[in-house]
Amino acid sequence: METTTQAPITTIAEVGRHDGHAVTIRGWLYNKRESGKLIFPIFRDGTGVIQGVVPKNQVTPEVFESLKSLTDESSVIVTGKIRADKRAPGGYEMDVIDVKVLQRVPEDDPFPIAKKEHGIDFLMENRHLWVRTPRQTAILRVRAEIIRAARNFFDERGFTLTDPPILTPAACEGTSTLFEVDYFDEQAFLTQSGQLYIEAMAMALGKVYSFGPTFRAEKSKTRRHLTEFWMVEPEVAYAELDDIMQLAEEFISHLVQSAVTNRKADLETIGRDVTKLANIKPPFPRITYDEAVKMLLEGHAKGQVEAKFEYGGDFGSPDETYISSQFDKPVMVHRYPAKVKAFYMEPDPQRPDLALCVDVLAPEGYGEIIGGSQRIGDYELLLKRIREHDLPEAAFKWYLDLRKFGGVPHSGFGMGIERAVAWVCGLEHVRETIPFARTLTRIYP
RNA sequence: UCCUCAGUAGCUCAAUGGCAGAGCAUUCGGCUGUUAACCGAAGGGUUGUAGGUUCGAGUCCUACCUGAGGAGCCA
Repeated sequence: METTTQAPITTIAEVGRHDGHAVTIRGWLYNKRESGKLIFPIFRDGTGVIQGVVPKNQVTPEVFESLKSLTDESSVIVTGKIRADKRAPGGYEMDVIDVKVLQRVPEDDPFPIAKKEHGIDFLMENRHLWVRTPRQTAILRVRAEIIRAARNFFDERGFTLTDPPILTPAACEGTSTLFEVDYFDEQAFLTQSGQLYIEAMAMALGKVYSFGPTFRAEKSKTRRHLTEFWMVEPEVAYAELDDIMQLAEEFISHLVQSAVTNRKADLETIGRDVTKLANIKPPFPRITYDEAVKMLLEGHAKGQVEAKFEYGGDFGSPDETYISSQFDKPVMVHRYPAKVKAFYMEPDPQRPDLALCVDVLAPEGYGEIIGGSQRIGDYELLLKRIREHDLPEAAFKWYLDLRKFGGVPHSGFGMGIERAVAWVCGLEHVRETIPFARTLTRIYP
């Protein structure tokens, strides 16, 4: 037992530094295989998994018996000698010396997540336990890496992080459905975008970005929608459309390459074809709305697009999938008809019926991951648009002020973290990219 | 809101209108290199709910509930 107290505490990710020496790992029993007088317990600790080796004639009877009857996901503090072994998945095994069981999962109420397949409803109902599995922890580490890379990207380029409010008095865009909350007997809403507020911040600090949760009470039931999701939104004073298009392609490339470089093992655990991601570098293809419509009509003629696209409308989900399938990088579609886009977008001086906006469509059918635009700089035009859209003028007084006190051209975009992570990981659904997904039919656990 | 599909053991799924089953998980037994281990055995069921058709319904019909996928809308 003296070796137990002397062995240094480490993590499974770092056992390679202790090859040939005893260490202590604090974690859980992931799985176990028995072969008579030989037990192979597999431990996990959040940094990885390691297989233990427990021959009956090389440990005390107490250690052998406690591991022989141990149930999955029981918490354990285990001490053993680390040994490189080609037969082990992580390259190392642990010859177990001692084990202390902190809490033993009872047999009559075993850990519900089995090693075999489950239906999605069962998994979501048990999301608090599902997150312990190797694939889910890998996805959550990729999410963390993408968030880290996003913040680094802007921090290193002189952007200031500014946090817009989550409780807002009115709709930012007026279109989507908002979650309403009672605010001391006044009506308030959960924000659907921090954009209008960070425009004010850009006028104060020049280059800013926000990163935070946003909420949409849309009745969307698709693989791309959550009611609560996280957005990164940069906003740049004096930037025009071309400037933020360049920013967007550099930004996305940075996120993807950071994930490929720093979370390669996790992407392999998830089963992602990393070679498709290695190619994601600037420049991205850029096409106008008009060119995209032409592609859709040609696709329809070839029988590859079901519905014939009517010029002037916004793209539907199948349309976006078809357009993006024509490229192996994200494609930037710019200059949509102004009438299908938000009220605050600057008209194209060459063709005022078009908005100076851009949607970035991810490859492989992941849809729009970025939406951005140049914002209207002129007070009178913005006021006209607010009236055309029947928006409450009083609620936008502060927003109009930004054009009254030193208005400048400025641009920005928003990127949904979950869609970006789903694309980078190659997932079927965004619900796996966030610890506890909020969807139309689920707010538990 | 609309369209399509599904609901049977803790989980994943079978079952021609005719005795409700298998694999995994759990328990017991066996096995000194297992890789979602394997071999043998046991326990485990108000077939989503309510009606209806029928000699007989998990199966057919109606309504409802729950979930999934999609549309619209969006990131």
